[in-house]
Amino acid sequence: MSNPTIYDVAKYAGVGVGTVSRVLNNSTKVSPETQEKVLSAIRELGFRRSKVARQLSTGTQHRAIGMILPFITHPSFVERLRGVQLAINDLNNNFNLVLYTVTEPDRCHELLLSIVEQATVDGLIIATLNISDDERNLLSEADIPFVMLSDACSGDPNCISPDNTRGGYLAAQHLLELGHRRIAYVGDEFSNNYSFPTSQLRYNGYIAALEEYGATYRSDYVCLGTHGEETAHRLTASLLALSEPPTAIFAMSDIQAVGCILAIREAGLRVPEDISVIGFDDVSLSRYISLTTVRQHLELSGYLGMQLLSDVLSTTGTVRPRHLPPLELIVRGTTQQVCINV
Amino acid sequence: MSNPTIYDVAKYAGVGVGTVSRVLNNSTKVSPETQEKVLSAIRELGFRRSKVARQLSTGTQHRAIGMILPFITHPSFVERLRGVQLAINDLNNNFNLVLYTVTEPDRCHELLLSIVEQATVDGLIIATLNISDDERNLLSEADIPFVMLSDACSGDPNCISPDNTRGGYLAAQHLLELGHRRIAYVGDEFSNNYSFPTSQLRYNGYIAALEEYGATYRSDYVCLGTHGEETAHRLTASLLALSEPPTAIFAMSDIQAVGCILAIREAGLRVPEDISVIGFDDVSLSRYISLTTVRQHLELSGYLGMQLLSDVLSTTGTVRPRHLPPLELIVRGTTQQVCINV
DNA sequence: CTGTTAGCGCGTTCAC
DNA sequence: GTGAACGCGCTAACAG
Repeated sequence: MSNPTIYDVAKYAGVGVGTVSRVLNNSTKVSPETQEKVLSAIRELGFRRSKVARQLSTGTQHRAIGMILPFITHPSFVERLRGVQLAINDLNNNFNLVLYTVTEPDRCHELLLSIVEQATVDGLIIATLNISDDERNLLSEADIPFVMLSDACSGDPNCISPDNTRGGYLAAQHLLELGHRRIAYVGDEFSNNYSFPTSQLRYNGYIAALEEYGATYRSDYVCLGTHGEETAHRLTASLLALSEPPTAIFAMSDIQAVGCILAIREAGLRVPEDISVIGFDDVSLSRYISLTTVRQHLELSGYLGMQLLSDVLSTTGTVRPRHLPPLELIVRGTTQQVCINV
Repeated sequence: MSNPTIYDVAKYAGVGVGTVSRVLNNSTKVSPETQEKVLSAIRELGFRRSKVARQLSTGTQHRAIGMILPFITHPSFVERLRGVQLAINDLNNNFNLVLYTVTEPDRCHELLLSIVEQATVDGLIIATLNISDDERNLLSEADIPFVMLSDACSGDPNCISPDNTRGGYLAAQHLLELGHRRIAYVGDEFSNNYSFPTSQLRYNGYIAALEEYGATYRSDYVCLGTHGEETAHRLTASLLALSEPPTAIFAMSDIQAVGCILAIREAGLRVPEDISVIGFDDVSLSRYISLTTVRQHLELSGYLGMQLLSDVLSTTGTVRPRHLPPLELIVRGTTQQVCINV
């Protein structure tokens, strides 16, 4: 048999269910002999208490909130997660955080299906992944509120999102103000399987700044690839091989900026003396390597998202919207004035 | 009233519970009028379905495994977490990962209490935190199996642990082989509130290596403080201020090594030309900054721990023990032969 | 000390 | 279409 219940145990041990329950709960009022009988029955049947039945019976209520994030090895997800966890601790409302990672984009759909089907969580925080209208309906029909920590939903009240376009603008503007005109962009492919348009948006800001400052756009300065330090490393190498290489690089994430910097150093050039590099995100790593970047308050976005979800779950009316503070340019050591004789 | 049930809704709407359940599950066989009645009743009462009751009724089974980790901003925890998550995905046995972070050491105890009380998980992975014998008993009486990802439990079959002493030895040995004799140790206080002896163990290995190579031990070369980059930064500054500063530093973690390096650079010295630095852990950051370190397979330890727990939860007999591969010295760019004229 | 029974809240047959 | 009754597995209160 698959899952023995206390009834099975009771029958097997020749006692009542009450007695089984008592030994399970370490009630002292059980004679040693019967205790042993029950215990051995439990052992032989491989009995294990049902969590849900117990919770229902005791009236235990703990709200579970699920957080879905892509299984990309990237510090930004960690920071958001930390923010969520922090909010949960502060809320002190015994929420349980259930973590789901989606290894492949396709699996997100089946995950949502199983979450709805199995009624595993009371609310959902979806980080970075975009979900279709069908999936939104699925969740709302199942009465599972959700907030998104994403980029593609400015204006959506249950989405915490930075202004990526503005961020891209800020980054490029910083380089332009330093006198750079040959500015490259290293980022993710615009259309990826996870379908988040982060790279596209930051690129848009970059383009807008170039135009505004009268810097000419060059398609060979735009390098896109899969996310990660390695790809950025490779792309940067190709940039340096150009007959007229850029004097500055805007990497769409700090991790990619690291790849750029490593490639530049390997080519025997210095940062920022020969080439300036600016990243995006301001993950904790960036402070250690003194990277100039654009801070997007990742941890805070997780915090606010969780707060928002908590409100949705506990209040019946409309909830107070949350807004991220504006993006900040963090100038550290990897950018400097363009060297005129380059 | 606190939590309305379908009975309340049914009464309020003037229908039977079956009908309420039907509209909840989008059954088509409900007349539009009654559907609307029920829906408005739900709205007005602020009704929300009970997760547990639903799960019990539908027979949904998903095992939940909890992971407890200290809320220290440290990449090593993230890597272990990733390993656990990876194992869960591979196991494909619909485990749910519930994340608990303990902000203060004292809160670990109450967390365990509440986990046992509320029957929230089927098993537990406890990272880095040590638990008392009382707490062990608590868990075993509650029939909650657990594995530890820790340092203080070599020999314990349900604990995945690297050989920290050996790691400390390897790190110091590497520096000694490079000719260094003035080797400092920067690490955590030996007795901290979380009571994990990592620092002590790595220090022991360091001492053993010093002795073996005939390097004299100097108490002013041993700098202990709270964990983190900032503290290591400060401690290193004091090391450099010594009349006879060390030629090499062994930092007990990569993050602390980063602090050392920053302090050294700020003092106008170079790494590794003037001072060598070796870390410990080999978190992903270390590759980016080309840090020499000791790899301790953090992600794998999470992976193995989860596998172990899964075995305990599914098999009745004894489970196959898991072992971490031996620690590896990863030589990168922050250590080199001692400069004789220093 | 121990067996019996009534809920816990919801899904799901059944008859109506 | 709809309401009533039963069962999910367990705890707790009640008799004995």
